[in-house]
Amino acid sequence: MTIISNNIINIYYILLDNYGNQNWWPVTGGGKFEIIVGAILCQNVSWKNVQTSLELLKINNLWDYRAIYQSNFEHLSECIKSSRYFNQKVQTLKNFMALVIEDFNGQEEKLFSLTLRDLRNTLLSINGIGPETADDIIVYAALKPSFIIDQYTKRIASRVGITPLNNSYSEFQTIFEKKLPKDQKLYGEFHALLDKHGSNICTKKNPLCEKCCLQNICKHYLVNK
DNA sequence: TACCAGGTCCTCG
DNA sequence: CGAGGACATGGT
Repeated sequence: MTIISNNIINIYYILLDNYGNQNWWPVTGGGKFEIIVGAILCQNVSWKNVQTSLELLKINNLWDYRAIYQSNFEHLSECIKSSRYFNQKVQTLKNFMALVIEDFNGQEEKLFSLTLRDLRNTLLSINGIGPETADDIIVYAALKPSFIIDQYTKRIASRVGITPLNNSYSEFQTIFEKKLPKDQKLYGEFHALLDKHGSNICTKKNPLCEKCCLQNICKHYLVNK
């Protein structure tokens, strides 16, 4: 029986070696505002659908906190329709903008200057923002380290043999954070790499194990070989 | 046709 | 708490 390496940092280096830097966010120079809107809209939908929405928001002058805060519900939902669950997401966007405008005087930097724990709790108190969206915003907009767990991360980590798939978000997050230096750039890049690998190679059905760069440390591969 | 893509909330036991 | 349903577009 081969000894399985659960060294999480090794996975990071292998993926980085294989795919190079992903440079996820910011994407089109829309700054932190764009990252926040993108993080909310891309909940359980492909990034392509989100891009359509972002373009429509720009064209319709709904491209800053106050504009969305004051926008008409129907108008806003027409713009973001391609991002699925648009009724819920309109409300989530408005909830977020209301927090920035009403509680932080419209200044995002005031929100982002909270301590990591206070920021995370504040974000989680917004209806429509769960742990993953909160951590997306914390890492890519607030530039603080809070490891992001998504379906790809769970799938890859469980197949490699780190921890069972049905563990909770916080259990996965604790394991990753314990094994990694608290480095925002590392967290952001690692998450993007896991996403790349999860969507291209370590797919839900019929993963392309023959082409996988994690073969040597993956329990799923070694056991089925 | 069916399934999936960078989740979250609500309800119920 | 943890499981299960609702939400409800666009691409293959």
